[in-house]
Amino acid sequence: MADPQIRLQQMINSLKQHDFRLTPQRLAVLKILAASKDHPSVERTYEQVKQTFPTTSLATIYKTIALLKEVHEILELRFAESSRFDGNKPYPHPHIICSRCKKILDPELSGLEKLTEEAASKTGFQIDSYRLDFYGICPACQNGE
Amino acid sequence: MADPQIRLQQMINSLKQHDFRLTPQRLAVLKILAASKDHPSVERTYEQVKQTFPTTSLATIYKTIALLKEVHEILELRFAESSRFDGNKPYPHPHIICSRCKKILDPELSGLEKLTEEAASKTGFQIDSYRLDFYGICPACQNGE
DNA sequence: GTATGTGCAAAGAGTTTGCAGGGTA
DNA sequence: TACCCTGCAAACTCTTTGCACATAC
Repeated sequence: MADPQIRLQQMINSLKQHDFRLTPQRLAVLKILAASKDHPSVERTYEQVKQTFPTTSLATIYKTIALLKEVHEILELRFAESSRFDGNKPYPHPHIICSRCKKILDPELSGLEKLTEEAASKTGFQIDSYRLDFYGICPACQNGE
Repeated sequence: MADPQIRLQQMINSLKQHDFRLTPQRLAVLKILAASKDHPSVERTYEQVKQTFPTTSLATIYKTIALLKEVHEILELRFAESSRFDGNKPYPHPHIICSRCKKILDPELSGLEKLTEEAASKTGFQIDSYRLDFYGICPACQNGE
């Protein structure tokens, strides 16, 4: 996982380079997403920001996240129910999701590049991105925890 | 691709085994999805069914599709905008999507099982499903068609 | 004949947008 | 100070649901 401090600074720089202002609310959102290891949702980010800025609105969270998507500083994972975000690794990478406790991990897979090449050569597509999610039961939930 | 006639019969059998009735509207939906090679959306299925049954409602399409999901006769691919469905191969398999023309193909990939094993052994998860989408530009769109 | 299915309209959930007042640079 | 941002509420899209009438078995 990247250093959250460095990620935060990268996010701030990106916003400044694009002439977006750094408000306290935005900074709060950035801090949460830069340190995200659990892929927070909009709602969860909102709850956390409200602890510091109780008057913050959900719309502001959505707008800040839209900004961060625009400058490619976060990765959005859309699910049926809602989206989850990764501000720590804002580029495509595989995920493994526990169907029971909804935990999301980032497995390090060595065979993915080869698979992408296989897909490209077999279809003739120019591949520039992907989404890979595994679903299953995590070790803790297997043990009935 | 599986024979659409055989797929249609399998779908009909599944509905009957679960004591669901076979109405003309449902049959029309089944026929479209059993022969689907282009992963139709609800809206597109609706438009096609209306050609035969002009009074059909969108709700009926949704309800029929929910039924087919329940008996595992179709695969749902949720996207940001809407869902697309595969009634021909109703089990997890990789997809490759053209970002320009939105075409969706099913590449045959040999390295996927090994990748799944790698993910399972590295995380300790019991993996039972996955979703893999590649995004890129298809050969036709690369040539400016 | 009876339970199930259809079609309409309204409700729901997550997300986006318009606008008036407030704050950043 | 000028423009951008916030917060509220309304709007939007896709999907689901409730209910009266119709229909498959």
